[in-house]
Amino acid sequence: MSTAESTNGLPIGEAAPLFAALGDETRLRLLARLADRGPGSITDLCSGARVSRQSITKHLVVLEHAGLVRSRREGRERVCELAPGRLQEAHGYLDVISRQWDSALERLRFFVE
Amino acid sequence: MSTAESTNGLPIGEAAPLFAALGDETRLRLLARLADRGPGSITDLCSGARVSRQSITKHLVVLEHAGLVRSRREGRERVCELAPGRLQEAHGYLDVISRQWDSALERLRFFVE
DNA sequence: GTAATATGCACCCAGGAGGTTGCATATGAC
DNA sequence: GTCATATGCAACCTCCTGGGTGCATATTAC
Repeated sequence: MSTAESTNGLPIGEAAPLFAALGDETRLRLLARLADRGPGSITDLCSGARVSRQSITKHLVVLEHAGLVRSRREGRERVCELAPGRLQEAHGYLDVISRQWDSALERLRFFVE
Repeated sequence: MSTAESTNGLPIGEAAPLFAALGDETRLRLLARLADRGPGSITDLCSGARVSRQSITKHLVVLEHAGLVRSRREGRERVCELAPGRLQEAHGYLDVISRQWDSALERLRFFVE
């Protein structure tokens, strides 16, 4: 009953860019920092980073575009925070694949017996 | 007690390439197919794909290098199958970040009160 | 032995990603 | 008003990635 094309509300064409956004060390660091210490301005997020502020800004844009982060302007600074809903979707996507794999194994076992 | 640097056994420098491997539509299709219909040869996996066999081969190499797929030679063909352990690790990684986010929210709420 | 099948290998190409720098602009501090 | 701070924008560079082609090689089928 499961096609390889769509999985619980998260089409393959949408899941790929989501994982791609997670597939960069600098961005994972940003997410970990946001998750660990809560919201912060761009300058906050730059402290300790090995790359320039512009680079961080671009990564934040990628994360925001992927729905993993949202930001708002506060005075002269932009405050970013984690948007965990999208993480749950990625989470669920991996679940579906694992489950398909399990049932495929089961079918295989059935054939063998 | 959680640093932003490492999360339960999956260092950030290892998680990034793992997600990067998941961040491509063609590769997600391959994984979905392997999960859904079980192991298959490269030619099997090429049927229905929009890209050349060489392209599929390269994607399989990426997946195998990321630990998501393993393959063995069988006669003149190479049979690939899903290696679900790695999926679980990615799964767990997202879990950790979500959990950190939750506790960060809780700390924040504590400060406000 | 010969032909067909299934891969592997080596290049080539275009486009996008990640980084940097320099300069413009908006806001808060004094 | 003036200055320092926090970003936004744009141009540029380099490298990696995804895709393609042509040809060599190994196996199985006849």
